[in-house]
Amino acid sequence: MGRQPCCDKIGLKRGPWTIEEDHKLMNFILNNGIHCWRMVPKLAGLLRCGKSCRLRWINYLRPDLKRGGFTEVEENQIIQLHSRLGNRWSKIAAHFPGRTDNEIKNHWNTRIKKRLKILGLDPVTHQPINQDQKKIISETTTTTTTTSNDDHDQDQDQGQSKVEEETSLDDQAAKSNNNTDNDDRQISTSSDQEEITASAATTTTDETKYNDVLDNFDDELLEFQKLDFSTWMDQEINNSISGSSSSYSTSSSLLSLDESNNIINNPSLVEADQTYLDNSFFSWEVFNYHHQLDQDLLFFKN
DNA sequence: AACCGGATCAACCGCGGGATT
DNA sequence: GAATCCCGCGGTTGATCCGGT
Repeated sequence: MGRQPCCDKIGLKRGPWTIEEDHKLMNFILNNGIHCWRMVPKLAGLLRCGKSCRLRWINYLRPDLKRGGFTEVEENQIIQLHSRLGNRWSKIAAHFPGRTDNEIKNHWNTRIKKRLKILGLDPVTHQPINQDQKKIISETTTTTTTTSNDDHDQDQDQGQSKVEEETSLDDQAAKSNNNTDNDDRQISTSSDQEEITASAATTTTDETKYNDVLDNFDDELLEFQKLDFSTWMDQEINNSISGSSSSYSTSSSLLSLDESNNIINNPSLVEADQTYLDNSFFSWEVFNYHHQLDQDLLFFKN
Protein backbone atom coordinates (compact mmCIF):
# COMPACT_ATOMS: atom_id res chain seq x y z
CA MET A 1 0.00 0.00 0.00
CA GLY A 2 1.51 3.27 -1.08
CA ARG A 3 1.71 6.36 0.96
CA GLN A 4 -0.94 8.99 0.42
CA PRO A 5 0.21 12.18 -1.27
CA CYS A 6 0.76 15.11 1.06
CA CYS A 7 -2.25 16.81 -0.44
CA ASP A 8 -4.54 16.45 -3.41
CA LYS A 9 -2.90 18.44 -6.11
CA ILE A 10 -6.09 19.17 -7.99
CA GLY A 11 -6.53 22.90 -8.44
CA LEU A 12 -3.30 23.72 -6.65
CA LYS A 13 -0.87 26.20 -8.07
CA ARG A 14 2.76 25.28 -8.73
CA GLY A 15 5.84 27.08 -9.85
CA PRO A 16 7.26 30.45 -8.86
CA TRP A 17 5.51 32.40 -6.14
CA THR A 18 4.00 35.77 -6.88
CA ILE A 19 4.35 38.79 -4.64
CA GLU A 20 0.69 38.49 -3.79
CA GLU A 21 1.12 34.92 -2.60
CA ASP A 22 4.20 35.89 -0.63
CA HIS A 23 2.22 38.66 0.99
CA LYS A 24 -0.62 36.35 1.95
CA LEU A 25 1.69 33.74 3.38
CA MET A 26 3.81 36.20 5.29
CA ASN A 27 0.85 38.08 6.70
CA PHE A 28 -0.73 34.86 7.82
CA ILE A 29 2.38 33.54 9.54
CA LEU A 30 3.21 36.86 11.13
CA ASN A 31 -0.28 37.17 12.52
CA ASN A 32 -0.95 33.56 13.43
CA GLY A 33 2.33 31.75 13.68
CA ILE A 34 2.85 28.25 12.38
CA HIS A 35 0.87 25.42 13.90
CA CYS A 36 0.09 23.08 11.04
CA TRP A 37 1.53 23.58 7.58
CA ARG A 38 -1.23 21.53 6.07
CA MET A 39 -3.77 24.10 7.20
CA VAL A 40 -1.71 27.18 6.37
CA PRO A 41 -2.65 27.44 2.68
CA LYS A 42 -6.35 27.01 3.41
CA LEU A 43 -6.37 29.55 6.19
CA ALA A 44 -4.14 31.97 4.32
CA GLY A 45 -6.23 31.74 1.18
CA LEU A 46 -3.52 30.21 -0.96
CA LEU A 47 -3.89 27.63 -3.70
CA ARG A 48 -0.70 25.89 -2.65
CA CYS A 49 0.05 22.73 -0.73
CA GLY A 50 1.38 23.01 2.80
CA LYS A 51 4.75 21.71 1.78
CA SER A 52 5.15 24.41 -0.79
CA CYS A 53 4.23 27.08 1.77
CA ARG A 54 6.69 25.68 4.26
CA LEU A 55 9.47 25.65 1.69
CA ARG A 56 8.73 29.18 0.58
CA TRP A 57 8.78 30.44 4.16
CA ILE A 58 11.92 28.60 5.17
CA ASN A 59 13.94 29.30 2.06
CA TYR A 60 12.77 32.75 1.14
CA LEU A 61 10.39 34.66 3.39
CA ARG A 62 11.83 34.06 6.84
CA PRO A 63 12.94 37.46 8.12
CA ASP A 64 16.16 36.18 9.65
CA LEU A 65 17.54 34.91 6.36
CA LYS A 66 21.00 36.07 5.56
CA ARG A 67 21.07 36.79 1.87
CA GLY A 68 24.02 37.34 -0.38
CA GLY A 69 26.95 35.22 -1.38
CA PHE A 70 28.93 32.97 0.88
CA THR A 71 32.15 34.33 2.28
CA GLU A 72 35.35 32.35 2.03
CA VAL A 73 35.16 31.74 5.76
CA GLU A 74 31.70 30.29 5.36
CA GLU A 75 32.80 28.15 2.42
CA ASN A 76 35.69 26.72 4.38
CA GLN A 77 33.41 26.05 7.30
CA ILE A 78 31.01 24.22 4.99
CA ILE A 79 33.84 22.09 3.66
CA GLN A 80 34.95 21.32 7.18
CA LEU A 81 31.47 20.32 8.27
CA HIS A 82 30.77 18.36 5.10
CA SER A 83 33.90 16.30 5.63
CA ARG A 84 32.41 15.16 8.91
CA LEU A 85 28.68 15.14 8.27
CA GLY A 86 28.44 14.25 4.58
CA ASN A 87 25.36 15.46 2.70
CA ARG A 88 23.44 16.27 5.84
CA TRP A 89 22.63 19.74 4.70
CA SER A 90 20.21 20.59 7.46
CA LYS A 91 22.82 19.66 10.04
CA ILE A 92 25.40 21.76 8.25
CA ALA A 93 22.94 24.65 7.92
CA ALA A 94 22.38 24.57 11.67
CA HIS A 95 25.89 25.96 12.02
CA PHE A 96 25.12 28.92 9.76
CA PRO A 97 22.54 31.29 11.23
CA GLY A 98 20.37 32.74 8.50
CA ARG A 99 21.40 30.21 5.88
CA THR A 100 19.10 27.47 4.61
CA ASP A 101 19.96 23.89 3.88
CA ASN A 102 18.81 24.41 0.31
CA GLU A 103 21.11 27.37 -0.09
CA ILE A 104 24.09 25.49 1.25
CA LYS A 105 23.28 22.43 -0.83
CA ASN A 106 23.07 24.51 -3.98
CA HIS A 107 26.27 26.32 -3.17
CA TRP A 108 28.03 23.05 -2.54
CA ASN A 109 26.87 21.48 -5.77
CA THR A 110 27.55 24.49 -7.96
CA ARG A 111 30.71 25.97 -6.52
CA ILE A 112 32.45 24.22 -3.67
CA LYS A 113 32.56 20.86 -5.43
CA LYS A 114 34.36 22.45 -8.34
CA ARG A 115 36.68 24.36 -6.07
CA LEU A 116 37.71 21.17 -4.29
CA LYS A 117 38.28 19.36 -7.56
CA ILE A 118 40.47 22.18 -8.77
CA LEU A 119 42.41 21.90 -5.51
CA GLY A 120 42.82 18.20 -6.18
CA LEU A 121 40.50 17.07 -3.41
CA ASP A 122 37.72 14.56 -3.74
CA PRO A 123 34.50 16.40 -2.76
CA VAL A 124 33.09 13.20 -1.31
CA THR A 125 35.98 11.84 0.72
CA HIS A 126 37.86 15.15 1.07
CA GLN A 127 41.04 13.23 0.39
CA PRO A 128 43.59 14.14 -2.26
CA ILE A 129 42.71 12.68 -5.64
CA ASN A 130 45.34 10.50 -7.28
CA GLN A 131 46.18 11.07 -10.93
CA ASP A 132 43.89 8.35 -12.27
CA GLN A 133 40.94 9.67 -10.33
CA LYS A 134 41.77 13.21 -11.40
CA LYS A 135 41.64 12.11 -14.99
CA ILE A 136 38.28 10.45 -14.55
CA ILE A 137 36.83 13.47 -12.76
CA SER A 138 38.10 15.91 -15.33
CA GLU A 139 36.54 13.79 -18.06
CA THR A 140 33.22 13.46 -16.30
CA THR A 141 33.03 17.11 -15.38
CA THR A 142 33.49 18.10 -18.98
CA THR A 143 30.67 15.86 -20.13
CA THR A 144 28.12 16.37 -17.40
CA THR A 145 27.37 18.70 -14.54
CA THR A 146 24.91 16.50 -12.74
CA THR A 147 25.71 14.45 -9.67
CA SER A 148 26.68 10.91 -10.58
CA ASN A 149 25.22 7.83 -8.96
CA ASP A 150 28.70 6.93 -7.83
CA ASP A 151 28.85 10.17 -5.96
CA HIS A 152 25.54 9.39 -4.44
CA ASP A 153 26.58 5.92 -3.37
CA GLN A 154 29.78 7.20 -1.91
CA ASP A 155 27.89 9.89 -0.08
CA GLN A 156 25.65 7.29 1.41
CA ASP A 157 28.55 5.07 2.43
CA GLN A 158 30.23 8.04 3.95
CA GLY A 159 27.06 8.94 5.76
CA GLN A 160 26.83 5.52 7.36
CA SER A 161 30.26 5.85 8.86
CA LYS A 162 29.40 9.17 10.40
CA VAL A 163 26.27 8.31 12.31
CA GLU A 164 27.88 8.30 15.73
CA GLU A 165 29.63 11.57 15.22
CA GLU A 166 26.46 13.11 13.84
CA THR A 167 24.53 12.09 16.92
CA SER A 168 26.81 14.02 19.19
CA LEU A 169 26.68 16.99 16.87
CA ASP A 170 22.89 16.83 16.82
CA ASP A 171 22.80 16.87 20.59
CA GLN A 172 24.97 19.92 20.65
CA ALA A 173 22.93 21.67 18.01
CA ALA A 174 19.74 20.85 19.90
CA LYS A 175 21.18 22.21 23.12
CA SER A 176 22.31 25.26 21.32
CA ASN A 177 18.88 25.85 19.81
CA ASN A 178 17.12 25.36 23.11
CA ASN A 179 19.35 27.88 24.74
CA THR A 180 18.64 30.54 22.22
CA ASP A 181 14.84 30.51 22.06
CA ASN A 182 13.90 33.38 19.78
CA ASP A 183 17.40 34.12 18.69
CA ASP A 184 17.95 31.77 15.79
CA ARG A 185 21.14 33.49 14.88
CA GLN A 186 22.96 32.22 17.93
CA ILE A 187 23.17 28.58 17.05
CA SER A 188 26.78 27.49 17.26
CA THR A 189 28.05 27.00 20.77
CA SER A 190 31.46 27.01 22.26
CA SER A 191 31.27 23.23 22.45
CA ASP A 192 30.66 23.18 18.72
CA GLN A 193 33.70 25.26 18.22
CA GLU A 194 35.77 23.06 20.49
CA GLU A 195 34.74 19.99 18.60
CA ILE A 196 35.38 21.62 15.27
CA THR A 197 38.76 22.71 16.49
CA ALA A 198 39.56 19.24 17.76
CA SER A 199 38.48 17.69 14.51
CA ALA A 200 40.41 20.18 12.46
CA ALA A 201 43.51 19.29 14.38
CA THR A 202 43.16 15.69 13.26
CA THR A 203 43.27 16.54 9.57
CA THR A 204 46.92 16.79 8.88
CA THR A 205 47.36 18.75 5.66
CA ASP A 206 44.77 21.44 6.25
CA GLU A 207 45.47 22.05 9.90
CA THR A 208 46.79 25.56 9.50
CA LYS A 209 44.07 26.53 7.08
CA TYR A 210 41.35 25.25 9.39
CA ASN A 211 42.79 27.06 12.38
CA ASP A 212 42.71 30.29 10.44
CA VAL A 213 39.14 29.64 9.46
CA LEU A 214 38.15 28.89 13.02
CA ASP A 215 39.88 31.97 14.33
CA ASN A 216 37.88 34.08 11.93
CA PHE A 217 34.73 32.19 12.74
CA ASP A 218 35.20 32.75 16.47
CA ASP A 219 35.63 36.47 15.88
CA GLU A 220 32.46 36.61 13.83
CA LEU A 221 30.60 34.57 16.40
CA LEU A 222 31.67 36.87 19.20
CA GLU A 223 30.48 39.90 17.30
CA PHE A 224 27.31 38.12 16.52
CA GLN A 225 26.56 37.05 20.05
CA LYS A 226 26.74 40.64 21.20
CA LEU A 227 23.53 41.32 19.29
CA ASP A 228 20.11 40.33 20.46
CA PHE A 229 17.63 39.50 17.77
CA SER A 230 15.58 42.68 17.89
CA THR A 231 18.70 44.83 17.82
CA TRP A 232 19.96 42.90 14.86
CA MET A 233 16.64 43.20 13.08
CA ASP A 234 16.51 46.94 13.72
CA GLN A 235 19.97 47.27 12.23
CA GLU A 236 18.95 45.28 9.19
CA ILE A 237 15.94 47.53 8.66
CA ASN A 238 17.95 50.71 9.10
CA ASN A 239 20.65 49.41 6.82
CA SER A 240 18.11 48.55 4.19
CA ILE A 241 16.72 52.07 4.18
CA SER A 242 20.18 53.64 4.14
CA GLY A 243 21.38 51.14 1.57
CA SER A 244 24.34 49.99 3.60
CA SER A 245 23.31 46.43 4.39
CA SER A 246 25.58 43.70 3.18
CA SER A 247 22.98 41.00 3.17
CA TYR A 248 21.06 41.30 -0.04
CA SER A 249 20.31 38.71 -2.58
CA THR A 250 21.56 39.33 -6.02
CA SER A 251 18.99 36.85 -7.18
CA SER A 252 17.26 37.80 -10.35
CA SER A 253 13.89 37.21 -8.75
CA LEU A 254 14.42 40.10 -6.38
CA LEU A 255 14.51 43.73 -7.21
CA SER A 256 17.93 45.22 -6.73
CA LEU A 257 18.59 47.49 -3.81
CA ASP A 258 18.65 50.50 -6.10
CA GLU A 259 15.36 49.51 -7.61
CA SER A 260 13.95 48.87 -4.17
CA ASN A 261 15.02 52.23 -2.85
CA ASN A 262 13.67 53.84 -5.96
CA ILE A 263 10.30 52.35 -5.18
CA ILE A 264 10.54 53.38 -1.56
CA ASN A 265 11.13 56.94 -2.66
CA ASN A 266 8.51 56.75 -5.39
CA PRO A 267 5.70 54.46 -4.27
CA SER A 268 3.63 55.66 -7.17
CA LEU A 269 5.91 53.59 -9.39
CA VAL A 270 4.20 50.48 -8.14
CA GLU A 271 0.77 51.73 -9.03
CA ALA A 272 1.97 53.14 -12.32
CA ASP A 273 3.87 50.07 -13.44
CA GLN A 274 1.96 46.89 -12.82
CA THR A 275 4.88 44.85 -14.06
CA TYR A 276 6.57 45.41 -10.73
CA LEU A 277 3.82 43.42 -9.14
CA ASP A 278 3.37 40.93 -11.94
CA ASN A 279 6.95 40.01 -12.65
CA SER A 280 9.08 40.85 -9.65
CA PHE A 281 9.52 39.96 -6.08
CA PHE A 282 10.24 42.77 -3.73
CA SER A 283 13.14 42.29 -1.42
CA TRP A 284 12.22 41.68 2.17
CA GLU A 285 13.04 45.27 3.03
CA VAL A 286 10.80 46.78 0.38
CA PHE A 287 8.07 44.36 1.16
CA ASN A 288 8.06 45.37 4.76
CA TYR A 289 8.29 49.03 3.99
CA HIS A 290 4.96 48.73 2.29
CA HIS A 291 3.41 46.51 4.90
CA GLN A 292 4.08 48.04 8.28
CA LEU A 293 7.09 46.04 9.25
CA ASP A 294 7.25 47.33 12.79
CA GLN A 295 3.86 45.88 13.56
CA ASP A 296 4.65 42.58 11.97
CA LEU A 297 8.02 42.28 13.62
CA LEU A 298 6.42 42.44 17.04
CA PHE A 299 5.57 38.84 16.39
CA PHE A 300 9.23 37.92 16.18
CA LYS A 301 10.43 40.24 18.88
CA ASN A 302 7.91 38.82 21.32
C1' DA B 1 21.29 40.77 -32.55
C1' DA B 2 20.79 35.98 -32.12
C1' DC B 3 22.08 31.79 -30.53
C1' DC B 4 24.14 28.47 -27.46
C1' DG B 5 25.70 26.21 -23.45
C1' DG B 6 27.05 26.41 -18.74
C1' DA B 7 25.87 28.22 -14.13
C1' DT B 8 22.68 29.25 -10.71
C1' DC B 9 18.94 28.66 -7.64
C1' DA B 10 13.94 28.29 -6.49
C1' DA B 11 10.84 24.79 -6.29
C1' DC B 12 9.24 20.07 -6.60
C1' DC B 13 9.22 15.15 -5.44
C1' DG B 14 9.56 11.01 -2.86
C1' DC B 15 10.96 9.05 1.20
C1' DG B 16 11.96 8.33 6.17
C1' DG B 17 10.97 9.14 10.83
C1' DG B 18 8.48 10.69 14.79
C1' DA B 19 3.98 11.43 16.75
C1' DT B 20 -0.61 10.16 17.20
C1' DT B 21 -4.66 7.26 16.95
C1' DG C 1 1.72 -3.34 16.80
C1' DA C 2 -0.43 -1.36 12.74
C1' DA C 3 -2.14 2.46 10.31
C1' DT C 4 -2.11 7.13 9.45
C1' DC C 5 -0.68 11.89 9.58
C1' DC C 6 2.55 15.42 9.23
C1' DC C 7 7.06 17.38 9.01
C1' DG C 8 11.58 17.70 7.43
C1' DC C 9 15.30 16.12 4.55
C1' DG C 10 18.06 15.26 0.46
C1' DG C 11 18.08 14.58 -4.50
C1' DT C 12 16.59 16.36 -8.64
C1' DT C 13 14.44 19.33 -12.05
C1' DG C 14 13.53 23.21 -14.79
C1' DA C 15 13.36 28.15 -15.54
C1' DT C 16 16.22 31.89 -15.85
C1' DC C 17 20.47 34.33 -16.14
C1' DC C 18 24.78 35.34 -18.20
C1' DG C 19 28.90 35.25 -20.79
C1' DG C 20 30.98 33.73 -25.04
C1' DT C 21 30.77 33.27 -30.01
